[in-house]
Amino acid sequence: MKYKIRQLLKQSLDALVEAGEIDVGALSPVIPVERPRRAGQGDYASGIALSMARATGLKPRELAMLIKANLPEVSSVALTEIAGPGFINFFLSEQALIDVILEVLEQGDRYGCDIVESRKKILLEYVSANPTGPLHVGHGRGAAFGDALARLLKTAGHQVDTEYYVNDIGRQMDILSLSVCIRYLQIKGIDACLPPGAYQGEYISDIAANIDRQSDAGFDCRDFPRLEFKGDSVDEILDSLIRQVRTWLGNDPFNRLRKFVLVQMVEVIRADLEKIGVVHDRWFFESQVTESGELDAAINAMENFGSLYQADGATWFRSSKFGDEKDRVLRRSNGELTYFASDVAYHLNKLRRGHDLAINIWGADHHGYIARMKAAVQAAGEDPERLQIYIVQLAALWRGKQKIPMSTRAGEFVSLEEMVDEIGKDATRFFYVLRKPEQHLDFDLELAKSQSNENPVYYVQYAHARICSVFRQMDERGIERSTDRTEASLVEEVELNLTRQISRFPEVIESAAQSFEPHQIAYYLRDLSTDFHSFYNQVRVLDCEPLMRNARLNLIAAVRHVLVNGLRILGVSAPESM
RNA sequence: GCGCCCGUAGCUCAGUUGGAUUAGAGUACCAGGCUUCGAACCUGGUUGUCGGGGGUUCGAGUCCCUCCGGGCGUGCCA
Repeated sequence: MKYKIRQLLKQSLDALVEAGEIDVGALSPVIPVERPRRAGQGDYASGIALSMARATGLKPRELAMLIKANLPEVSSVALTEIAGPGFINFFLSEQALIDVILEVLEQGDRYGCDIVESRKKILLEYVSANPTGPLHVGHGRGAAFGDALARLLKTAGHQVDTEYYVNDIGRQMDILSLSVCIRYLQIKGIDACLPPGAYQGEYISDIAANIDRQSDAGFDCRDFPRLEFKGDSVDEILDSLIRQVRTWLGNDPFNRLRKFVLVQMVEVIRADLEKIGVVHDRWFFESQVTESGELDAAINAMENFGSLYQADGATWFRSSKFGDEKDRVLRRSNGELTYFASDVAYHLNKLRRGHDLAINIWGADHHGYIARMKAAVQAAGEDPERLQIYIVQLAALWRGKQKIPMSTRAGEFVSLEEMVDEIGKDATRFFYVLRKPEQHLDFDLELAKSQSNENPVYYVQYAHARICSVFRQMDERGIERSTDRTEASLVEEVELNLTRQISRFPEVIESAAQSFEPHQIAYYLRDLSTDFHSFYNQVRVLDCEPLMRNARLNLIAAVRHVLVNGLRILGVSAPESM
């Protein structure tokens, strides 16, 4: 409908150009059409006359009158008017509103879907937390946002593949394995203790306990030597301990242990995500790019483009040439590659899989990486515009007035699993997605728990359950609903408001998908529910004369479709009763 | 110090990409509404120097500058 209004305006403008009333050069490239904020200002409004007034040399209201006079007449528009400084307001006819309901009923689950003009192939990477512990509530935000965005973009008509990138090699994995190893020794009755800086969470012991039962990673530790804490710093002690364990076990057994720990950890994370309904299409491991030679190839590519240089025994990437604030190390002076190096290879891999766009959702603690990553893909010969990186702000955790530190190593975090168990999947997801991603989130656990009953999600779900209940009553009373009778029976203001709200849905999806803002859907669903509850309290659906009853049944059937379609985008269920 | 994000009602947050003499929701508080389709709901009422100050123009919560306050980042860490 919005598109249709725009067409009408375009036709009018073309006619004016034809008649020599306005100059071609004065035409605005886009014709603004929006939903007015206030009632009484029509269903749609355009400020085109205001934005073109200067270029035409006419006063806004005069231009608006010219445009209005040249608008083609169509049955769906009952009235146009000029208001305020020069807005052109459009009032839809009642029949046009009734048609919206029939359109929703006809399209059902597809209403609001496939509305983009150009369909894109998108690769969306999100969460990608290091596999060193269960997900905490901070990760949950990225998960809920990323998943909702994926569903939103798919709904809008894009093709979306989702991916989780796992850093499965490197020092953190060694420290993790060491931690598990020490817990394993303790289980076996060997005297050993965790050094500072090791992972201390309970899940470490759980994994250690699984070693004998589920793997070939176990080992005979009767003669295991006493581990010595050698070194002056936390890091030196850790490195020394890792060497001791690796030496005593041998390389292969140590790698088996590491592999086992990784698999277990990934499984923990996968289960955490599944608990809130998040399932990635693909898990991509860092080791894939190192083993396939892509890492070397990526470095060679950057070398060939002349973007690398040697200094202080290390290999540097001249990222400052590409807009980064300083150069970055790819290979350290001790010969080891940095994580950044394999990240580059991974992103090149993504960009070469045939997607139009690769989107990353990163936590705010990574925002300093954006410039260097885009610089790197450019230095390797790819278009940096095809890599879009979005930042989701971190969640700060509070318990009442007290801030909770979130450290994975210390094991003090509040796990995502714990929260979902406490307040449920639907409330968790709605809570997260009710905030725009760049907004800081102060997450009060006490409040979240107490809110589980006043969370806005129940307001929306309740609307759905109520509608389902009416249809159950309808069946019990043996009433039939027909979509054939299209007589205009909806005259009450609450009915028309509700219908207008339904008609907005495709526009909301378009807008939300265009700006990557799933929260728009959440707010829309709340508004729709408000209009529904208001309607429901004011008129009777079943207890009224048959023609009107049928029209109202069709109306709420349409509302139900929209609620289901919208909640589906957010990954929230639409219960028939609650 | 520098870079990015944020500052809107007591609290938690929207604000249609610069629009409509009156800036909106929820929550909290007050007063009402179920013998009838689900009261997890509805109907009223109260709440603001949009952090402060300047600027841009027909028009600013929205854009620019500056200051104040909060968060994050700023490693040959991951």
